[in-house]
Amino acid sequence: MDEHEKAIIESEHLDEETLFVASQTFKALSDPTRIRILHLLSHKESSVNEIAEKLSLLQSTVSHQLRFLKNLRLVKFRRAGTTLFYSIDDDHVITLLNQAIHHACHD
Amino acid sequence: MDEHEKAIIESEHLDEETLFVASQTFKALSDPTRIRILHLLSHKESSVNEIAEKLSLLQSTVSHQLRFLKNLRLVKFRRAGTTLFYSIDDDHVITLLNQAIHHACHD
DNA sequence: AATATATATGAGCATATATTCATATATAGT
DNA sequence: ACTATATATGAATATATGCTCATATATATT
Repeated sequence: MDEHEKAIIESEHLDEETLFVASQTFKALSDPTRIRILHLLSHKESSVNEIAEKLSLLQSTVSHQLRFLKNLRLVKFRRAGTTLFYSIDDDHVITLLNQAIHHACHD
Repeated sequence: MDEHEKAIIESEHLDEETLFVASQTFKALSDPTRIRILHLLSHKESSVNEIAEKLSLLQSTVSHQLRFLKNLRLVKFRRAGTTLFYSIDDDHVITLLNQAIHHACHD
């Protein structure tokens, strides 16, 4: 962490941009469906249909949530024919998720 | 981290309870107003009115959000006459917040 | 080109959320 | 008891969110 970051965290003022990005990150993790998708992808890349089947969700639901996660650059995909394999694109967010899961286990 | 926690994080299945607690934690951090309040309290305990003034929020808004945070046991308060001084009651959540702020600085 | 499969998208709906206003409650001082 | 100050609360409203359905798009196969 450099001096600039320390300054932001330690100063009492959070600028709009930082506030927005941070809240968006947490918003991505605030929905049980998205947590399940991210948790699954943290184990292995999966196609949209695989995710839908494993988590008992509609294909449309999964696709909508993946779009949400992709807009935030939390996931990425590679194409193989007509199939899209999604995977994690932001390990930091998985770290946050695992910490929260860890914390949740202690309640 | 004990074997049980590892098992939960590493297994592909997240139980309902863990899922709910984790998503609630992130929901608390998903709103810019609550982030500002928690960030302020991470520096020093403050009364409801102090928070409202420093963050340019209505007293009612602050009180509602503090109730939300208190229900999740993220903040606590001590009374001094008619004034209630709120402070952080869950350092782990502040850690998550600071990590996200740190991360946000790099985008 | 026609068909099949995988995924994406838009509209509609029900629910959740954040804020505001008005008012209630609680404590302290006179 | 009355007043002032600090905080909490409930109702109302506007907006955001997540899911579902129907349908569109994209790629591959024949």
